[in-house]
Amino acid sequence: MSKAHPHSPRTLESQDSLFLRAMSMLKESGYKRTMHRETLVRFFIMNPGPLTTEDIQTRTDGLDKVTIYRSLASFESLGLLRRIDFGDGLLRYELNLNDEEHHHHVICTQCGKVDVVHHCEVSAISQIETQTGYRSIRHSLEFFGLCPQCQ
Amino acid sequence: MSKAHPHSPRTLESQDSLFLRAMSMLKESGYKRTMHRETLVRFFIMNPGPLTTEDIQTRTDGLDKVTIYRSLASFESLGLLRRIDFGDGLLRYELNLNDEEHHHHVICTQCGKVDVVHHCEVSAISQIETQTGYRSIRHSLEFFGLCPQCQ
DNA sequence: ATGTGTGCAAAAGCTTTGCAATAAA
DNA sequence: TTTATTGCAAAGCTTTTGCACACAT
Repeated sequence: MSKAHPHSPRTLESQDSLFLRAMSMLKESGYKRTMHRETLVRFFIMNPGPLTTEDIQTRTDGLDKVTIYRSLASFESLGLLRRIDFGDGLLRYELNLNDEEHHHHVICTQCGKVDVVHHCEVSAISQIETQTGYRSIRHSLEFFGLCPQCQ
Repeated sequence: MSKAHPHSPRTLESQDSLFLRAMSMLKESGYKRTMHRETLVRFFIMNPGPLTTEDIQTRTDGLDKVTIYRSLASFESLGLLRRIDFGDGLLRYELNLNDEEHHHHVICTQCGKVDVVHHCEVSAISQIETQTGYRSIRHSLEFFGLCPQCQ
């Protein structure tokens, strides 16, 4: 159901520098460097695109789900990962290092394939259609912030 | 946690016509007209904005949750309601009759207040800030459609 | 009468929490 | 040695399913 789609390949060089950057983020924030965390970071670097805990568990050597959940939550609070919601009740995470530009996704409602959308404009749906080949596109757009009373 | 915010009041006249429209949608699709369904439709008409099953159950006379889930699913498939996802793992529904214009929401990350956003452009965030008073706005934008292979 | 709708109980997911054992600094 | 991390089991939540009974047409 949840198929990770390699958006764009990374060079070995960029893989290394991303990994080093992630490790120093962990260190700076007082997190310990463990084998599992290294595995997870490497996995996200090798697999661009939003990943579920299921994706991760089956495609790494059987890391415990609880460890995955807890690590991803930590990574998210560090800004190393960002959480992505497809509205299907599954948590998904994607690498969020500085050079990963802001983007969104098109999700196939039938096969679950995921592609990247670089536009941040809903009005560009026809462009998305020509560029990605997806059809019958609908979108979900919600904003989150602090209301006047909570500021 | 989930506070329904009356977006804009409805006139009694529009309430009636919405109700009649909803009833005929049910009839045309072969659904039976039951007391519970009337209650639910009325509730959505009286309470604009995305509602959770919890909202509905506590604020109607103790309708069974299962009945609510099943009715809302039917209503959604009819196009009478649309499903809205705030990414918190709760189902939310909102009236989706023709005269309800396309819109999105700003959700307060602290108190859960919900307001309407009429812009469909992410670039208009500064406008949203001035018009709604919300600050530190982030957004979630995902597209759904059929990929080339699934068409 | 016929088939849909409803409620209760139970099951099914996914995610979180508790706690003792383990590993990093 | 001191504190964070991990794994197992169990709990928590929301949503879905099964089934007998009730209701609409």
